[in-house]
Amino acid sequence: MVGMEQVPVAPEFTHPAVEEIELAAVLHALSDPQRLRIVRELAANAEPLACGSFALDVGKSTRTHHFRVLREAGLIEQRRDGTRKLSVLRREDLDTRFPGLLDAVLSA
Amino acid sequence: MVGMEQVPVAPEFTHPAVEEIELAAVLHALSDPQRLRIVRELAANAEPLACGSFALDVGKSTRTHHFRVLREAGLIEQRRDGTRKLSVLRREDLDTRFPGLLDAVLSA
DNA sequence: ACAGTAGTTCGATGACCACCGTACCATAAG
DNA sequence: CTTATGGTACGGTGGTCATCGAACTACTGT
Repeated sequence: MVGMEQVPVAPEFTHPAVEEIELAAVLHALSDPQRLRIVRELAANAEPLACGSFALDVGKSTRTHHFRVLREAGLIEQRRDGTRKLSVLRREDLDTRFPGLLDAVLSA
Repeated sequence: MVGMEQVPVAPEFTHPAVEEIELAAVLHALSDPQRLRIVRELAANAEPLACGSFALDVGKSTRTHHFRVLREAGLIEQRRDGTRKLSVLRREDLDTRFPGLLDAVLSA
């Protein structure tokens, strides 16, 4: 039974609303090499990825830290899946709020 | 006319070459409110502006600091003019290196 | 129940950063 | 030369940040 996990509310985590995403926070989040790598890898894979499936040069706790920064800046959305935590890039939200920004960063 | 500025003219200041401009440095430079204001104001005025002619909430030395960060990140070009120091946005260089990035940030 | 896996929390540390004030330097104007 | 202006250099301060390791939680599968 893996059925009834459909509670759409109960965000569980702090995800800023689209209109609350701040430019400075986004730029700061992207100005770190590890986080930039995460974002790039998420952009390359349309599927949600588990936090642990990234090639990062940092320990577990630091990894958690980076994912939180990305989430609170509004760059990614995180969702629990069993023992893992899946992340997806908030592409549309970002494109809505700051058109062209993500594309420019990704293609750089 | 962006031809030949590699000469003995005493660089005077550290201006990274176009291909040396780093994304992380640019993003970090832009992630500060005061610096973002400077960049926006420079983008609005095509003419070079003196460092002192900006409405910033910080003291002189801090101002100098921000302009150095922007210059070393490759965002602005600075030139002496008498007692003043004029700054211009390196629009073309930025557009060459990271197409669309500056526009996206400015229109945000 | 038990062990394994995935991620979090906590405290600490060293680095960096934004900011200030004062003193200093360089050019321009009287 | 002297003074005023515009900016830099220095030293310091408090705050934030990236990083770690160790202990902890939560879920899975046996």
